Amino acid sequence: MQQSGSPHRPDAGDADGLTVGQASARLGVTVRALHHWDEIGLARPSLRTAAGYRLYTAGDLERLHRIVVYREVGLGLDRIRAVLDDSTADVPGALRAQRAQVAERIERLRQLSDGLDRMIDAHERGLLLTVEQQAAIFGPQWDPDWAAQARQRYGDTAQWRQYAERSASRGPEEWQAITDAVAGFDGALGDAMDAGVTPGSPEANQLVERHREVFASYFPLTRQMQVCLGRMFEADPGFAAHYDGIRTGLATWFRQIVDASARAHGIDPDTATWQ
Amino acid sequence: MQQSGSPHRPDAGDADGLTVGQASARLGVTVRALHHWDEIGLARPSLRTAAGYRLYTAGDLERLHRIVVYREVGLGLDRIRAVLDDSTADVPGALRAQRAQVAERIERLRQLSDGLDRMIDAHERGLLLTVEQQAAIFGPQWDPDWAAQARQRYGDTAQWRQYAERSASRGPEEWQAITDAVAGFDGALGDAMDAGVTPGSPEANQLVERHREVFASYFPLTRQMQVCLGRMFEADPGFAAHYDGIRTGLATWFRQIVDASARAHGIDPDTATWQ
DNA sequence: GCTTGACCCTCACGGTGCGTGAGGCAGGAG
DNA sequence: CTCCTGCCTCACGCACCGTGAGGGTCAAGC
Repeated sequence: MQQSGSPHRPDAGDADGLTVGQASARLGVTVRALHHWDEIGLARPSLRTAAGYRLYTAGDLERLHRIVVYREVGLGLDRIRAVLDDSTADVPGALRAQRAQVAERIERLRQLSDGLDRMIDAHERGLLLTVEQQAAIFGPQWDPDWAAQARQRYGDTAQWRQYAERSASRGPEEWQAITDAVAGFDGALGDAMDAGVTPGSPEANQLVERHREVFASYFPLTRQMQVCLGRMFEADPGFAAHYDGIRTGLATWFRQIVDASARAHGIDPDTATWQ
Repeated sequence: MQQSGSPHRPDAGDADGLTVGQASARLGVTVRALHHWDEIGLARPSLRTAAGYRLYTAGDLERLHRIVVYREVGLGLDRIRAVLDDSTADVPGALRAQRAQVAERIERLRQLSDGLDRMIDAHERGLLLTVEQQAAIFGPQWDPDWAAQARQRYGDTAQWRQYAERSASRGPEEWQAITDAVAGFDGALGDAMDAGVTPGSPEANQLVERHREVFASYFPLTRQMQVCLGRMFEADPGFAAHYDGIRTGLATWFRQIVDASARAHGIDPDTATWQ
C-alpha cells in the first residue's frame, strides 16, 4: 500500500514533478507499471532528481492518464503507443478493431461456457439426451432413471469420468450407433449360444473380444474388468433379466465364455479385480 | 500440415504405438503440444523406439484424448493434471469453478466492450449526453449540432483526441461542473471589463491564467494556443456573438488581455501558432 | 550404396504485462 | 547516528506453446 502524502512532502503542488509513488497513487496504477512503461519507452518521466528518482511533470501525467484510459479499454501497450505517438493513427478504427476482437473473444468464451455446461451435465446426469430421445434410441422399455442410478453407484470411479467425458461429446446419432452395435452384439451372442458354441472355442473368444470393443464406447475395458462385468451380469437381477430375456441362460453362458477367454489370457477369473 | 499416413507406414493398426505426427493428426493438436505435455510430465509416451522416437500406445492416446477434451473447455494444464491423476478430484466442482471463471471473464469483456463503445462514440460524436441532458446542462440556446460541427473541423487534431478521451469518462454531473466553471469565468470576465481592468494588469493576467485552467477541462492549453483561441473568439461570428452577448466588446477585450499576458511571457501574439 | 524427402529428436528464445523479491541508495525524523 | 520509508536497478517467473536451429532416422527409388 502506498501512503499518498507523507507529512514532510505534501505530494500536491510540487511544481517540479511527482515521484513514482505519488504518480501511481494519483493514477491508480502500480509503481511497477510506471517502471515498466518507462523501460519500454512508452512513458518516460521528463525529469530525474540528482539521485535518479523519476519525476513526472504535469505533461507526463497527461500522457500517463491517456495511457491509463486506453489501457482500461483493453488496448495493448503497442497500440496505445501508436495511438499516442502516431498523429496519423486512426483512433476510432483502432477502437473498433479492438471491439471486434473483444466480441470474438466473448463469443469464444460463450461457446466454452456451453461446453462446460455439457461436461457438467454429463458428469452429473450421465446422459445428455431428452427423455424422448432416450426413448427413441434405447427403446420403449428403457428406464430414464438408469443414468441417475448409475451415477449413484459409480459416480466416484474413474470409469464414470471417462463415460461422462465421452457422453459430453456424443449426439443422438452417435448414441444410436452405439445402441445398434450393442443390439447387434446381443443378437450375435444369442445366435452363438443357440448354435452350440462352447466356452473357450475360437468363436466364443472372438465374441468376448467383440464385447470389449463394443463396450469401449463407454470406457476402455480390461480383461479383468470384463470378468467382473460378466459376473455382475449374472448376479444382478436387472442385467440377468436383460440377457435371459434374449435367450434363457444367456447371462450365465456369457459369464462362462468370458471366464474361459480370461483363463486363456492368463487371468484367474475367480480372483480378478476391477482394475 | 501433417501428412497423416505415408505410403509405407499406414499409421493405423501399428500395435506398438503412434509417433508424434500420427498422434497429433489423430487428436487435432500440434506436435509441439505433445512435446510440451511430455516435457511437463502431463502425458508421456509409454514407449520410445531405439532412435528415441516417441511412441504413443492405445492407453496413451486414451489419456491424450481426455486431455484434449478438458483443454477444449479451457481448463489449465495443472487442473487437467489434477483431474486425470487425482482420483479423489472433484471433477464437476472443478468444471463449475471454471465455468464461474469464464462467466467472470465474459462479464469483464462485456464491460470492456461498453467502454469501447463509449470511447468510439466520444471520438465520433464528441458528446455522450442525450439531447435532453445537453439542454439541461448547456442551457436552452445550446445547439445540439455543435459537437458534430466541431468534429468536422477538428476531428483530426491531437486536441480533439484528448477531448474525446476525456468526454468518454465524463458523466452529466461532471459536464455540469465544467459548464458552471465556464459560466463563472465568463461572468468574472464581464465584471472585470466593467470594472475597468486594463490588459497587462495583474488582475487581467490572473483572469487569463484562470481561463487556461478552466479550459484545461477540454484539453491542455498552451499559451500560444490560448493566443490563437483569443483571436478566433474575436473573429468567429459564433464565438464573438457569445462573448459580445455577455458584454459588448468582450471578445475584443479578451483577445487583448490574452495578447498582453502572452507578451509578458515572451510570446509574440502576432506570430503565435497552434502548438 | 547413395540420395531424397518426410519425420523425428533436443535445446532454447520469445511473447504479454507486469508481480515479486533481492540488494542497495536517498532523504527526512528523532 | 540510526531508523524508516521510498526509491533505484536487475532479473526471474508466468501459461502454453510457436518457431526456428542444428542434426539424426527411416523407407523408397536409383
